[in-house]
Amino acid sequence: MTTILSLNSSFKFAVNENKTRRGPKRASEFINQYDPIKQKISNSVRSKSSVMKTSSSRQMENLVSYVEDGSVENALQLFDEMNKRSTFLWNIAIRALTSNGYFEEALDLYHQMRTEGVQPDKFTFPFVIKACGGCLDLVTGKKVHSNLFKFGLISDLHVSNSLILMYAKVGHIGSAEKVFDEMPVRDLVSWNSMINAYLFVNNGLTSLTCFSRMQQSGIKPDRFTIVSALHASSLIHSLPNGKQIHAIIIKTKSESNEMIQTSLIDMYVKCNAINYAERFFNLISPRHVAAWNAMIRGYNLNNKPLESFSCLKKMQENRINPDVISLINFLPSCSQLQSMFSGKTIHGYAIRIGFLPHFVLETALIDLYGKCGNPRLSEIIFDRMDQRNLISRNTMIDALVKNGRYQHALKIFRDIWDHDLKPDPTTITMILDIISDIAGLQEGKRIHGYVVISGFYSNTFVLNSLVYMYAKCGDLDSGRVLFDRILTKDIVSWNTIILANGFHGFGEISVNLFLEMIKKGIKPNSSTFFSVLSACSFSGMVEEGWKFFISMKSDYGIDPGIEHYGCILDLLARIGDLDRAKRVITEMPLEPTSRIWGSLLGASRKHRDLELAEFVANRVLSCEHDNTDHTGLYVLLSNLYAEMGRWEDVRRVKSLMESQRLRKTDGLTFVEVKGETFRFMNGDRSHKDSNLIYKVLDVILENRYGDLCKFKPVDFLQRMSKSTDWHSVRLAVCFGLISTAIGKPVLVRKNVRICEDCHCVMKKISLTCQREIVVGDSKIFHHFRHGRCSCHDYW
DNA sequence: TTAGGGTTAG
Repeated sequence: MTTILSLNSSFKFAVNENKTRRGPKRASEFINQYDPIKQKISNSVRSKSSVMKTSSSRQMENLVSYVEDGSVENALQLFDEMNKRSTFLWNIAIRALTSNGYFEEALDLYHQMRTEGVQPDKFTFPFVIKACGGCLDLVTGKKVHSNLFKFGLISDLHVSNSLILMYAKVGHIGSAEKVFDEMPVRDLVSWNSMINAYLFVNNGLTSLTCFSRMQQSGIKPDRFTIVSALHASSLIHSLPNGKQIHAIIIKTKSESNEMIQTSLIDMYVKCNAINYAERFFNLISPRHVAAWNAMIRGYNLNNKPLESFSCLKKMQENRINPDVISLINFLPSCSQLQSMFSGKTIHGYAIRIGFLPHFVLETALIDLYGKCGNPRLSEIIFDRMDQRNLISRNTMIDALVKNGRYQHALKIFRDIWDHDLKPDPTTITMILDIISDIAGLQEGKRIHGYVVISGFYSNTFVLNSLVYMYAKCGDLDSGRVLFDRILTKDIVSWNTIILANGFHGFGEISVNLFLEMIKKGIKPNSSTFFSVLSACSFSGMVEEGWKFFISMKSDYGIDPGIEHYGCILDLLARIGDLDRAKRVITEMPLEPTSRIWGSLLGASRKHRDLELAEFVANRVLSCEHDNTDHTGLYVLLSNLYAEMGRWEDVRRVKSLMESQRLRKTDGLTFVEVKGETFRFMNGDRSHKDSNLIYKVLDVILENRYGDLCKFKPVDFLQRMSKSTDWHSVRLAVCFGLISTAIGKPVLVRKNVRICEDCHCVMKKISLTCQREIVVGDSKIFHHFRHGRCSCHDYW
């Protein structure tokens, strides 16, 4: 049997295949070909030869039969041709549309029914209400709800059950609860609907509480209840709850139900209990495709992408053909392993089998290519999709953001409104990430305004991103105010505010926040320790840093990762304890990374320890073929050699970089003026005020190596000075100085670390202009005031 | 009138 992974990629056909749009027709295309409303209005002139011409009772039988077979097109065509259409017939036609997902069309038909003066009955409304929920049309939903009084159906059991889910789908859980509470009689479906309603608003806990209430009322759960209760357990990641429901499944002998089997596996994998999922999966016989799919997804959710690969292979060995969901579930494993080849193989397979176009699969492919560093392929797929929802747009934005294509990502964000969509919390957090990187404080404030009016103000995920955005845009105070207002602070809220104070140089505040968090009984995680350790490092708090480093293992059982060792090294390097730093590196249980060597190299450069620099250089250069991106490290090494006047070594490092096709990252600086973000490159002359900017820079650069700058060898200054004169940060700051009110701080953001030369110049500017200059580089924020920097010249 | 395995963000 041929397996997917052995189908050596037919990807090369992908682009052309997409163009020609082969594969099954999308439902929307199909329904557009046959629009019952439009055709009825124009008194259809279509040929009727294909439809059976029979007596009215025969017509009715045929209509029911078409609906039962799912032949919506035939059913509606026949309905159009009927002369006398009773409420019963209208109900059947509306049901045909609603049950097949044509919600808007179902509502159109309902309006047509009313226009023609046909009275709806208790069978009409459940379908109409379901259609309102399906297309999230709260306005029509409310109108229909109020009409129920007129028809005396306000207490009808089935109608009320439909209302519960309709309100939940549009996010109005309060209205759903009100309908449920006011029902004179409730049946099992009422309870199931309410339990399910809470799931639509991601409230697993209340859903489970409702499940308990139902059991206390003496009502026995059925398969619908169990599936919802399992979903609720997975939402709150509660393995104990999930296991209790498993016990009910055993007790009620429901284990053979395929949907229950799949939901049970899904619950276990989402509660990070892949072993339980495997154990149950192995008991299933025969194993159906949904169960295999749940396992494939389960492995990548549990960080076992290789097992996901073998699961797909085993599935095919067991002669189960993967369906489109198998591929969708498998693709994240390809991204996790950065295996573009496997992803392309799946893409090719999907084309061969005819799974494409399929907007969810296309979205998963956009995600794959974005995560594997090929946003161009993501764009090709996105541009050619004929159906795009908010998730596909969010995924495209993410693919662009991950690959530094900020402007393009912002364009897709701004286009969202043109397609009758609204950004959701996911969109907002991603856009705030961009704004954080380009210092777009005013744009960030506009997004903050949108968050307030769009009802996401209680979403902790969004609020955490806003706190981070304010801090990264230099407005730490606003970030702190917002943090204090978060009602349900989670661990990320605390980590963010601790980190933010750290990179602004307020280590003591970070430490106090950490202690406050512990006092409130919140358990720190690995990221919390990274935040507090880096804060200690940036503020030179050696004793505290060591204390936290030891405490993370001894008090909280968290093994230090390489990033924590990096902080400790920075800390030791800062105080010049280079022997101890070297000892930490040689004794740590982890393989040193580029970042670790960089930390030590930076320290040796700072403390003029040439012996240590040589040691690091030899170690780095000896592992030049290990596929790690050492770009930053090579640049550091090259600068070090340059400062020492060892030009031969500078050339050696540069040729090494060339041989590995490594290129120094282009320095970019962003500055926001009057709500608009301006970008400067080194030596940039593209700005309309360039002449003025350079003149101001010339004035500032006079006497540039005065008292504030450290001594440097003359040879180095001669070779290097010209190259730093027009560094982007200086251009951006000069533009900021001439474009903002005298006395106001000037804030800029850089994509790489600030160089020592520019650091000197910034101090000088802050002194001569008597203005605060804030430079956020790729690591920390430098607040320059009165000729001094908050980093105390160590960064 | 109610249900499973489907794509996105720290």
